[in-house]
Amino acid sequence: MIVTEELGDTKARLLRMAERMFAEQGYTGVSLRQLTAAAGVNLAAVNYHFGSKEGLLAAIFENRCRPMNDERLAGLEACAEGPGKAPLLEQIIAAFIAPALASTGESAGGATFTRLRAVLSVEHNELARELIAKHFDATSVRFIAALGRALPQLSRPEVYWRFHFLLGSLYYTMINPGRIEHLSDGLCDAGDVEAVMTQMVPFLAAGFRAPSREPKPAGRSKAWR
Amino acid sequence: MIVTEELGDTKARLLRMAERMFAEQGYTGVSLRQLTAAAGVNLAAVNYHFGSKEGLLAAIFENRCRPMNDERLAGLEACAEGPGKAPLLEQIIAAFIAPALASTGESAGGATFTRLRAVLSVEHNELARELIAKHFDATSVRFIAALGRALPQLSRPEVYWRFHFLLGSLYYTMINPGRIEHLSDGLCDAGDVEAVMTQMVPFLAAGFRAPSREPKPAGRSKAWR
DNA sequence: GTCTATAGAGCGATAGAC
DNA sequence: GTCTATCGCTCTATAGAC
Repeated sequence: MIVTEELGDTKARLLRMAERMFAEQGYTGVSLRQLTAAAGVNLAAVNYHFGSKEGLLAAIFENRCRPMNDERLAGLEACAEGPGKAPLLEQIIAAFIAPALASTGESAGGATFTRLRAVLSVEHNELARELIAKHFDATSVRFIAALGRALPQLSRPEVYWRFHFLLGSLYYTMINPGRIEHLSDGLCDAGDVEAVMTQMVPFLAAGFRAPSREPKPAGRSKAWR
Repeated sequence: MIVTEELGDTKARLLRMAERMFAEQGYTGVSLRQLTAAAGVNLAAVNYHFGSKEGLLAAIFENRCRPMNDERLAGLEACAEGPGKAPLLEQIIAAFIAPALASTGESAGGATFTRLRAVLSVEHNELARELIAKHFDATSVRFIAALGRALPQLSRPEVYWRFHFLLGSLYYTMINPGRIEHLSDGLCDAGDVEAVMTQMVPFLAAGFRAPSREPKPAGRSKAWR
């Protein structure tokens, strides 16, 4: 068997290890010395292959974003009402969060990459902010539009706010899985993807369906793109 | 007028400026050189007054936690059903998040301190994890118990999970107020405390009221403490 | 491509003058 | 209590041997 893309070479080892360590300890929290030691490569390899520490971060995004966006959008396309299917809103929410939680299957490593984005969203890092806007704005806009069409009684700000709360629930689960385990005395495990989906989708769907406090005047609302 | 507690002395200036800068840029993201320069005090003052950078962080928690916990628990005590009042669940949620969002009034600075805790929950920082557990476990347990009593149809894990999603929505709003402003093209402002409360409380209350997927067998559930 | 060695800067902490 | 000066350490990035 011929391995066309060697997984064990220096560049791939650095990408994999950097994603994992940055996700767990933050971008500034991991030094190139720690990273290269853990990956078993020389300290100078990062600068040789990626130009700089920031170049390494950008390369992680270049590799990860397209698969995750493709899977999310494919899931969105597949949403349809039908007998025996979950309600449309639940399908849209699941299409957005399932690839972000995946640890096995087609988008394995989605959970690690989501944790990385969550951690970066906290760090005062201009590059990270730019990378997230560049790679995720378009997909988020499409999901927000789909949510707005599924819930036509909501005003625009209400749809944005509820999507924002969805992001918060998702990101906090990835960032701080230890807190719920500690508070629940081990009863809840944020690392259990199936449990997270089972708990999160109905909660968020019910939140999205909360009555609008700001009913839109009939015929005056613009259509969602 | 006699000012009994001088607000402009070195120690108070450091506490105030450190809380603000740590909340915005993280604990590891702010050096003592940046901090002391911004506060207009000498570099050696942190070690003189607080022993170390970690001592400064602990002092911030010692000052802030009691007022915030007191206000949250007072709000919880005041929760009661009655004509013309919001439903009990909405009151409990509001009692928990209002002090955490406050920027004026009795618990002014609550928003900054909440952002600090949110940022610390991301950083790989053992001291921060200990401080949060030490100062917040008891209050969180009491709110979780109140939520469990208000929603007796939910299983224990469901209550923990929904409280966890509440924390996520709250923390993400404090950590990344820029993302919703960017996505909504300025329509939503996460710095507007009243708007955040108006949007967050009904969303979370509806989420908490989502049907249980795991109905508790009658007579077998233990009472919430 | 991979290595060693190091430059150049910033870090927390502290000794010691005043 | 406040200051300057500095120690010992770690960081990213790079020059140059192999």
